[in-house]
Amino acid sequence: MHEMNVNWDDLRLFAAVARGHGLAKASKATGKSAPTLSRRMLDLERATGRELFRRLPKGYELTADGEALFEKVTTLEAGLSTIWNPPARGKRTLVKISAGTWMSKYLCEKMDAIVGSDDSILVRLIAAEEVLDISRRQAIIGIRNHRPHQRGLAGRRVGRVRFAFYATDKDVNPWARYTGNTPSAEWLGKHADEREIIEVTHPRNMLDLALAGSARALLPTIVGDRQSGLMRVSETIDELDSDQWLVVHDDDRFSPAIRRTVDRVFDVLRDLHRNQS
Amino acid sequence: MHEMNVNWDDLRLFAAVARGHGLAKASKATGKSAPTLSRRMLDLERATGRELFRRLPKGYELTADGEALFEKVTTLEAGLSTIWNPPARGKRTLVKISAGTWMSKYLCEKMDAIVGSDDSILVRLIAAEEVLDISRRQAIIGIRNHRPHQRGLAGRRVGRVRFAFYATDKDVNPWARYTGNTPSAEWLGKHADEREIIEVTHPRNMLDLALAGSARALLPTIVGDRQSGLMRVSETIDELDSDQWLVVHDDDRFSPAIRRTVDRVFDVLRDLHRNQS
DNA sequence: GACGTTCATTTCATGCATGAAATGAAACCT
DNA sequence: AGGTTTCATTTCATGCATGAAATGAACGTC
Repeated sequence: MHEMNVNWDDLRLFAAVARGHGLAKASKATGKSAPTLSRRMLDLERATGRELFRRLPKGYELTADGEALFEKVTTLEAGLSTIWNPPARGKRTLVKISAGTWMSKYLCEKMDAIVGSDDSILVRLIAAEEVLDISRRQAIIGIRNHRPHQRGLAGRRVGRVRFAFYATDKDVNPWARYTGNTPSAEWLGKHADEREIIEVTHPRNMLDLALAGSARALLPTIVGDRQSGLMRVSETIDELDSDQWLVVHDDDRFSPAIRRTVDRVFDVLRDLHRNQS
Repeated sequence: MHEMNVNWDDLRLFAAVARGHGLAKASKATGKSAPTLSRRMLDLERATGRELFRRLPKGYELTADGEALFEKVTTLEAGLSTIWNPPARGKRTLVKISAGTWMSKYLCEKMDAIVGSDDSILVRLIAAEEVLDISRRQAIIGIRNHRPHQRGLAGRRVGRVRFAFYATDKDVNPWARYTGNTPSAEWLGKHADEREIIEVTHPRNMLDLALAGSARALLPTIVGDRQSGLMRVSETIDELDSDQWLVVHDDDRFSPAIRRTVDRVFDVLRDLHRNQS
């Protein structure tokens, strides 16, 4: 798919057509005429190179490709509906910390050490696999897997992150497969072959499956080695090795509250790596 | 925000303008002329009723509203990039199970009872707070908080879900606040007042904070009462009471593999409610 | 201060996307 | 079989969105 060529508004109309099982209902819902919708759906199919609908006498029926797209688009719609719900702010300095699933979990465990009795900050922990843009202030503090290159950003290297499989026992064979966009998820997709797998859409559910003894989970060693109940059941996977960096915006280093928080976050992350050779 | 009036393609262009800090770079990136982008951004501001940019001599700078929108749009972008990565399917019947965070966690714990030695199915566990559309095949099996009304769907009531606060101790006072769209998240937003809070963008991180003794978490009682290390520290909140239903599409009941899986999922959910009065 | 560069906004000509109207297909009813 | 209804697609006229060109503003250099 060539994302640059896709008119996103065609996606909005696509959802309406899919939902209405044809052009007639979608025309009412969107205020666009049936001919326009017909053409826009053809445009979208052309741009994506996929057949999204079967045209039937009584209306439109989604193809498998169409269904896959519909799933994503409705997720996008749901995301859009939360745009204008900014949480209450109060007088504290909002410190947005962005980290992936595993670091978010760890930071929650150490939140007392980060916040403690500091009532000048309000922590918002943004757990996401996608990298948030610190220069655009999506996050104040970011935990990244590589050195920051962007001007205006400052980084402190925390340590190295390795991945291995973990399970309750060596004999557990199914793989818990996270179907996201991370390097480890892609590695899983490439190496799963005909292996028995259970798919999950959130990384945490891999750990849930591993702890339940149902599957092996591919985890960072700094996570898996600390998890009681699990053992390493593979060598580390070299191609997944990466660094861990704490990244902040240069401008934010002048705020005492943020500087304090950065130092505390760095300390708790260093502790995590200290117990790894 | 009037979602029906917003041209989604303006959102795509908005992200390019924000990323390029102005029209010039965005023009190169999108292939649209600077005048067009200028007008489209004005259109978007009109449609949303928000000022998204400050126009400066050297370019565009995001306002706070603009930043909030940018955060969401880049998330949408990331979601779009995964559209055409369908996971490998093999020969098994793909059984997509959709559940919220807490039920997903529980289902992972009981995955052996659901999958067992059944090698005719491939389970994909879709953990999402948004309700997926079974009639459009986003999910095969859904766990919902109300009876299904849509034609073609069949529901089995599992039990009742109540919410209460949980913590390691009665004296833990900060609230872990999930900033999503669920009824319980909205309740938290309405009642937080000037209370000390730590914000998280994923429900699981509320539990992480509670277990770490850093905050109180608002959890379903079927989750909190089973969690070692936590105790109830409030009465149940009546306005958050809801039902739990297992929902499937009528057509899918003819598939033996799916029927088996439905029965197993129902059984493990019943077990969960059996230990609640 | 004059000039050049880079940016955004406005004006103007025109191609393109749109909807009204016409057409075609399928299903249903009598 | 003929007529009606409901759907999608095609044709045609035209309004609107677009980009080229012009204009304005700010900044930097000499």
